[in-house]
Amino acid sequence: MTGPVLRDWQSVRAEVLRRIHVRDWKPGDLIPNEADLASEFGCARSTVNRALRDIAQSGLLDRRRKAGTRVASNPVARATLSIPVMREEIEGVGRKYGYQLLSRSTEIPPVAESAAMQLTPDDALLHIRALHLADDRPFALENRWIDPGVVPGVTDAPLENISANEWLLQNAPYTHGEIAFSATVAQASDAPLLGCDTGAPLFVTERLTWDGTRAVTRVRILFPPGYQMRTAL
Amino acid sequence: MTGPVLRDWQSVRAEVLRRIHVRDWKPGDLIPNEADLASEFGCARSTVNRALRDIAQSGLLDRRRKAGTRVASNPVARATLSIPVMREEIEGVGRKYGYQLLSRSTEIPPVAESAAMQLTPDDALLHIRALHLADDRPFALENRWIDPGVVPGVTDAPLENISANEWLLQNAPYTHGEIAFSATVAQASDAPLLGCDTGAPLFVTERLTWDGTRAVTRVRILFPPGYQMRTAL
DNA sequence: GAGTGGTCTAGACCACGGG
DNA sequence: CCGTGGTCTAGACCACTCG
Repeated sequence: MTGPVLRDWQSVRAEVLRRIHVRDWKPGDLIPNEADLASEFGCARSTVNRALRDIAQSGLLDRRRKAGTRVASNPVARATLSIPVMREEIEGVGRKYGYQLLSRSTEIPPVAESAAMQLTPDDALLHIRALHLADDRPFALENRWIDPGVVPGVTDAPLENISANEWLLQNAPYTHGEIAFSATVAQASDAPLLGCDTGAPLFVTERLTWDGTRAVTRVRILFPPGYQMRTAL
Repeated sequence: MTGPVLRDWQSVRAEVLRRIHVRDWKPGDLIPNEADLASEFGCARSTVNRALRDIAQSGLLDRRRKAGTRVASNPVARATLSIPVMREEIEGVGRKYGYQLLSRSTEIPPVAESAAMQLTPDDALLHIRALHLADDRPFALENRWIDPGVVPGVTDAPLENISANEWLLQNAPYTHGEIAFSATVAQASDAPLLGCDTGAPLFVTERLTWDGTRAVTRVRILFPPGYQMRTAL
């Protein structure tokens, strides 16, 4: 039962996914090796390799040298979140972006911040609070700490006009970071800015960005009730 | 100024990332084409291609035929979330997993559910409520609707012992899905189950899974205060 | 039209890790 | 040990799209 020749890696991927989907190959099953699939499909092994690597990256296949390729028994769902600059996120859905710098000062941060950024508790950081608006309504409240020792020009940056995120992206290199999502309640100090009641549930993102071993910036962003972060699965 | 020969695609990727990082190539800049980089690095073009494709996938490069490869000016951060089965998420951090089926019945769902799943409002669905425990303490409260027409055997599934998620993964094929994250407050009916106060902020995930054009299941999971979903950036 | 990335191929060597 | 996936190579053709 030789099927049609599959010439490109996306066709191979589709066929493999189809076989998994119709349970030709069930969760936990060992599937044929690359060489066998290549000869069955009538293509080069590297084409099969590309297809299987792609599927494995999505979590549906487990691949190990010598052990072969298996259909994942408990496929770990992987969702890729795109986290654009706030301005693009808002303009991308056809709304008008607004930005408002609330405060900007150099302060000793709370210990929670300096600890997370692995700084000594008496290091002063640039502290920025800003509000992002969509169609003139509050969209997100940003609370950011920046290490001016890591980002030299930041004390002179025109943060009244451009959001710190955008300025940093174009002026401060970084190597990696962490992001966390959670829920909290609106404090009395934040609720009016977000246009909600004290105690309302807020979606929170917290980001910590590093340049090598040095923390660049830590930011906590609050979103008003009703905000959803969505993605395909 | 010929550097050392770079033999594998990961070295090439590292070198390209380094040049971007030190601003040899700045945001918006056009970088040399694959053939030139290949000869500079002393490797095959396909090796350079692999490296640049990988970087582009992370959002740091924009590639277009004929236009060439540019350093992204506003790199969209991409975070890949791994969403394992609840049991593995809990056991993965060394805690004891517990599962408790709260209720299971066939009902007409609220219109919000049937609409999201694109069903007629009078279709009956299997409704499941369950509690996931970590070290005997509430970890997540699951509220799920399943279309038994799409998942035939589900009415007889042993959902007292195995979570619906795990059973579905191994028995119900799906092609794609959507996931959303948000925040809400604990209702009086849910708070005791989650071990928190009414009105406490809860992290929420909502998933909708499809098999082709038919909705398989829709699930809403509430996490108690303090829960964070984390990932590398 | 022509330059650039996207991909395929056939063959080769190698690293890992199961048995 | 030795089978399997991981990768590299040189060459080729093609698709897209900018100018």
